[in-house]
Amino acid sequence: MAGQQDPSTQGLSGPRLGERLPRSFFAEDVLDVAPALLGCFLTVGPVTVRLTEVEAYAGESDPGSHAFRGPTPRTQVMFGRAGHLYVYFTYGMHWCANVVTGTEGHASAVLLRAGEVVGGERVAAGRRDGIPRRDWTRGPARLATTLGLKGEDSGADTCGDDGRIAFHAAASHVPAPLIRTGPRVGVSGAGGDAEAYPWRFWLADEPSVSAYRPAKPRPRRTPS
DNA sequence: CAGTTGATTCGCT
DNA sequence: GCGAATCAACTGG
Repeated sequence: MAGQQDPSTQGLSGPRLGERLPRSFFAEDVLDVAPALLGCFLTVGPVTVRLTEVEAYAGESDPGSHAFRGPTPRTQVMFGRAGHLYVYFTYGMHWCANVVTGTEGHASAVLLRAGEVVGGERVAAGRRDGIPRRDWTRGPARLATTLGLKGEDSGADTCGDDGRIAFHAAASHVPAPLIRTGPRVGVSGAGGDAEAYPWRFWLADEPSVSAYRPAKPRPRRTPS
């Protein structure tokens, strides 16, 4: 009873507020790591964001994951050590960033979907010239762009000594009721169980996260 | 405000 | 060759 029990540390031996996230933080189950990353900070060079939306990808057994069909040159980093970045290129023009979680060989990762710029605003603004601040980091590709992440950063160790890329724990405790969950976004044919489980996590009442709207196909009127 | 559509390169089959 | 863990512009209300 001497030790004050912090409810936020159930299941994860959490780092203290504001401390750098060690590799052990990422070496847990992806469904534990993903929500625990909300409110945490990611620094890449001069820019720092506070994470407000993430998505879990559960390795080789997850049909929605790039790792589903086994390791390839592109996805190899996912099969490696936790704490490294997996950055991929998509739709012919966008980069998106993940952080690898779990045990080596399991290939699970957390997609970083949205955040809020809290440092290096000058540099961020230069990268997102003419775009409303709210859209700087809303969506995985926008987030990666604002942070300056590209393919060359895939494989970077966020727990390394370099320190150019690093995660830090939230500045204050994130109340569990603020953590919302829902289906993943944009995962086509997400495959059976993956659709049944909410593997997307975000912070309620964050302007950087658009409210989840279930896709409602409107009866399209046929002109003919 | 919200729904639709074109853009454009890479990775894998 | 096809489809993609998306975005920004444009449409109509």
